[in-house]
Amino acid sequence: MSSRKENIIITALELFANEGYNATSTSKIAKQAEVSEGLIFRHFKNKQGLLNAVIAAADKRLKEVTAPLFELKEPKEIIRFIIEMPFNIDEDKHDFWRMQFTIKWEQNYYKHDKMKPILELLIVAFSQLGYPSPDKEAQLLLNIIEGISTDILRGTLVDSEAFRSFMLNKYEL
Amino acid sequence: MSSRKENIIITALELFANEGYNATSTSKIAKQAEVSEGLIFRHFKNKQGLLNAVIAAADKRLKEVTAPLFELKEPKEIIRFIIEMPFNIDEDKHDFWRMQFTIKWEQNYYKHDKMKPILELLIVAFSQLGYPSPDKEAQLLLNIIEGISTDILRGTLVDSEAFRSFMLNKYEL
DNA sequence: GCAAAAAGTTAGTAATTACTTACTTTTAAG
DNA sequence: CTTAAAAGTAAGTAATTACTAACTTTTTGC
Repeated sequence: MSSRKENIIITALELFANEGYNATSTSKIAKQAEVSEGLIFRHFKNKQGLLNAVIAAADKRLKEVTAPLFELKEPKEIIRFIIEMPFNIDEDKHDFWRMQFTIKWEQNYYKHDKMKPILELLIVAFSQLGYPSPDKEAQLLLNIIEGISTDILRGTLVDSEAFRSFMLNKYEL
Repeated sequence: MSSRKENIIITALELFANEGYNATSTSKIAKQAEVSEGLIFRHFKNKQGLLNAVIAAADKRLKEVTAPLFELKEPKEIIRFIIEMPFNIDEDKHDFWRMQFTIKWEQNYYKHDKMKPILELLIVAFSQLGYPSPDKEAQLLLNIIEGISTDILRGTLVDSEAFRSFMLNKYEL
């Protein structure tokens, strides 16, 4: 992939994440990426095509981040990994994560499928630990993780470290 | 408030909720509300003014919905009320709720303050029940409620009734 | 019943939008 | 080296945007 094409995607990710898809014009993306506006349409056909490319790039990154999770064998390790995920988000990757939520509501973009393998891993983990409703437990934990991620991305989680240990304690980790 | 002014707010709420603020043009609102576009600007000065009015109307409604909560004395009743809230959302009020989330990400509109009285009520409730970290418990439960609301509004919560009793069971209700 | 204020419409405006077309430059393979 | 494809630009386009100004109608207080 050419450096300009990649640059358009990176710039679009940043703008989509912080200002939303509809509020971000193609001319603004072009200016900030320092390319001609026409190049966006040469590479991605239209604005929606650019969004698709941005989402695809983000999905790839999501897979990379969660890859180590699927190497874990111990159920407690799996649960710990998932609980700690939102607390381990790098500051410089906030754009990427924030876009997941911005796009989710602006477009009708369901991350359901993407989370399914993680959900299933959690169900097995809770099952092995003898929880009475492992599927509900898994769903609940993913809900919690999403909520915590939201708070962290918006800076509304006051004492991050205390909440992290509270959560680990909840699941006896 | 004149019927036309109210109609603009109701229509804007519906469109903002389902398509987002930026994707909804004032001409579209005017057409659907069957008023002239100029009337929107007469009443609300500009598009942002209309959004403010829509949010204010939504906040009023939120207060009405949560009012009974502040009459409750028993801590278990308070927790039960809050857990059951997302499951009791009327189908015809989905627009109103969906907008809370759409706007939250599109604008920088924090519902933090609005939830504060509920959070404090929960802290007292968990405290009375002898939970070791009542403030964290309260924060966690609000996170969970937000997640469940999201799932219900998007129709991704499969077995709603089963999850409701699972949640009540979690909190020994 | 009358005058002023409020509520309403119509027909504009300049700016911005996503996108196209016609063109030039760069890259890469034989 | 040649040449064709890919990558890039510049200058447009029609449509849409939020908003306004000038005007008419309706409501309301005295």
